[in-house]
Amino acid sequence: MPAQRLTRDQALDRITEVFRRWGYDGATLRMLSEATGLGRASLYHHFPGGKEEMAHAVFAHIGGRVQRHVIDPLSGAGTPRERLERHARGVSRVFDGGKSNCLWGAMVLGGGIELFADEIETALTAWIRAVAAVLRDAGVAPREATRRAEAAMVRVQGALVVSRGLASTAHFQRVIKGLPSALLGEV
Amino acid sequence: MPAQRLTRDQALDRITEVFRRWGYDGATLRMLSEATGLGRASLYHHFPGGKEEMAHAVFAHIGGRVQRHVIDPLSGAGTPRERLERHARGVSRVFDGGKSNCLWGAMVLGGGIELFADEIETALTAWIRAVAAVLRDAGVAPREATRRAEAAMVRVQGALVVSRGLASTAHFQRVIKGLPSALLGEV
DNA sequence: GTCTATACGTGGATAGAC
DNA sequence: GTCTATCCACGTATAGAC
Repeated sequence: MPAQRLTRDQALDRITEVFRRWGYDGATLRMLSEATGLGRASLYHHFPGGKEEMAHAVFAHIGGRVQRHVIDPLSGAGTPRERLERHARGVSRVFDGGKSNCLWGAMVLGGGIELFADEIETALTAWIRAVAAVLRDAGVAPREATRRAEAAMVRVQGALVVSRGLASTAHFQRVIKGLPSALLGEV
Repeated sequence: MPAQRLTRDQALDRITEVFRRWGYDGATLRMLSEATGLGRASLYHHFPGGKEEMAHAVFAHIGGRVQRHVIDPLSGAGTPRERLERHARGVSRVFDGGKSNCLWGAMVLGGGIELFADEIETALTAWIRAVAAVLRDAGVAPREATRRAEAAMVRVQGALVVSRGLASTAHFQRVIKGLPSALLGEV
């Protein structure tokens, strides 16, 4: 939609990056304008609700990516372990090997938790549920499956924060590597 | 220093809460003024460098609290397990049972990572080192001790993000409860 | 569908009276 | 040491030409 240069999806990619990097409060229309190559006024043409609408659109946009790379791999063919390994690779990819923040985390701690609490909660819950389902397939009791899936989410989110705080993606990489085993209770 | 009403330490307590809750970008002088009961101009009397200087002061302020509640308990008397349990209680206290954000996390994801990268890295590292030292006392090999201490930090940070995102402190509580055992490798 | 121009509030910051 | 008044840049948002 934005110019001939960028499709709406491409523009949302750029917008997403800005929100991920700067959080809701930190992101400005200037940044969003530069990132997309659209004037500020043009942004309002595509997103009449302004910054808030852009953020909502970004949640939907991200939702698709997460579905493809994180959730779908869990329900394909293969043993639970194989599916979890595909999943782990997808998680790594979604966060660019630990170089990119989590949009949800950025929103949680970077303003916008009030505006987007529902979207964040829904997204986190869907992810956790999908992981727990695979663990049940692997014979893990339901409560324990949910508990482990939540623990995995905790570790992924924490790894992203610590990787940023210590300026090294090593912590993220380590968590990703151990994800399938940890979920399967092999530690 | 601020009025007869608040000591400097009390004022910094309030200022700290604002930065923890809103991050650096999200915190405004208005909020800081209301939180302390000082006019905006008065804030500049105490912190001539403005918002940035306040944030630096908050790092120092928090450093003291962390030392008292998180680090010191690690080096007191008792078995490693007892010390880690005191430590875990201190961690819980510092984050108000999971109700309060981590200042460092808020800065990492809420703007200010550029301005305060060094302070954040130093603080995280000191915490990790102190925990690793106790594990070495418990007979854990140095590398493994550091690895576990880092993993614990990852879990604490992640638990705070997830607790906020899912609007429940349960995840934080669970991590705190399992902290000593996880560090001692009993899982 | 994009632009320039602009409005208006807020954010950070300062001057100077008290 | 605190206040009122004020400054200026930037933030979000809109009007209207092209």
